[in-house]
Amino acid sequence: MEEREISKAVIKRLPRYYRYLGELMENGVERISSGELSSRMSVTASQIRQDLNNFGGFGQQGYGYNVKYLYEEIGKILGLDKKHNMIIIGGGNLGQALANYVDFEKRGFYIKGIFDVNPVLKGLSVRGIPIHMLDDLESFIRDEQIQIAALTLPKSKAEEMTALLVKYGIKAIWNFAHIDLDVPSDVLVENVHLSESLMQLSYNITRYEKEHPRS
Amino acid sequence: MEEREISKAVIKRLPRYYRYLGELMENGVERISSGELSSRMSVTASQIRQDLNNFGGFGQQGYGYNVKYLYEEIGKILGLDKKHNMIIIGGGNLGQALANYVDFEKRGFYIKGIFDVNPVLKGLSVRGIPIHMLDDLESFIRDEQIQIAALTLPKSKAEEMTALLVKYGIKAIWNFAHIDLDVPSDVLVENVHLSESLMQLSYNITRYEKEHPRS
DNA sequence: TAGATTGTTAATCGATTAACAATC
DNA sequence: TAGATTGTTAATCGATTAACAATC
Repeated sequence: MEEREISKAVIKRLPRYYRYLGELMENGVERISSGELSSRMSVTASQIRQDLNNFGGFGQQGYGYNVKYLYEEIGKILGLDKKHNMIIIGGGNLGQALANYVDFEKRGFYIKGIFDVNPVLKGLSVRGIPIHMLDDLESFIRDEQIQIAALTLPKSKAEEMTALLVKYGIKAIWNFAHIDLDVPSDVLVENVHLSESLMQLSYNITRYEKEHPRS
Repeated sequence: MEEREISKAVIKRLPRYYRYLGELMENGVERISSGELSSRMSVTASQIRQDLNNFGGFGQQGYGYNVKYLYEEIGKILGLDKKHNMIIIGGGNLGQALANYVDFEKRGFYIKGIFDVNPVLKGLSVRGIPIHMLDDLESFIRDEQIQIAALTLPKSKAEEMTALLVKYGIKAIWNFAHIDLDVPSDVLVENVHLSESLMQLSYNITRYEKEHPRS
């Protein structure tokens, strides 16, 4: 069976389709055409159909797409029908912000624990999620079958923590540290580089001001 | 003067170049060739030269690029040589995490205030940054010349806050709410959709497991 | 000068859009 | 059946890579 590689650009758009379909569902919309979705999302209808047909024919000629069905199918493609056990490495504000975000669980991401080096945090918990010290890390990853580690640490500590996580068998790292992690090819990394995002905004502000000088 | 439009893909790479050049500088490296940078960053040398030449010829044949000079020039392109006054809308964990991140100031982003509706937070401050109630928002944006608002609110409140911010003359929104904001064309938006980032990671895990079934 | 490496043009590759036959 | 809209192929557009003359 010939497996065609799906491009990153397509994968990046899937969660947005998923979000819009979820909203349509909440509003009781049962079916939608690529044309209608196109105008709501400001992408071309052609792109929507092209994207979806990477994974299968989810629509029906003359009818369009069943919203609930398409929502669920995209959910499966994204792996949201499976349980993913997560830990958060770093109990600071960002780590706590992630721990407090309840919607992750609705998507199948279960935050099982938070880890920190600061002994002051020992025994505390965030929204019922206990904060552990690093000594427990290895057994916790094994026993709780943790797949994903969210790395919310200063970059100075991120590298050694990554080495540890890899050693303990973590499958995927959601990296918030401002550094490119060095991991073996069987460990997946998704970066959230906040300062780079802010710099992009800054670039756009700068360019806009150049093009529209104030009188 | 013919202004060529710079593609989004290029802009997205600039902060990463900036980060690597900053690290090279810290390590005392004075010059670097596109080839050497290429192998460190895992991008092609051709792409580096092509990207940079969108903005000007920063290098020198037979020599390469002066690290400090290139770092500063990319900083200027990104607008990091200018002061940007920011506020954070939403005093929860995520808002506080941003407020605590001191490196933003090094890049010219000054967080002047945090705004929330919760009266419990009134009068408190985070790292010396005061938390205000919404009544002060209009005058604060005007008097402190706020350009950027970081929106760290639940999506239910994000829309009305956006309308308010636009009305009060904000120039740019750094949006952390899981929603596409509707703003006039002179207001810039940069999105950080955390749950979409996590879904991309989930997709990659799912695909990896399919391609590498455990025996 | 010879060697190195850029800046830039040309070639290739991939992604997006357009078009339309298939079909519900 | 006629109308609507998909799935899919072909055309276009843009971004990346390769190649090399210019030049330090």
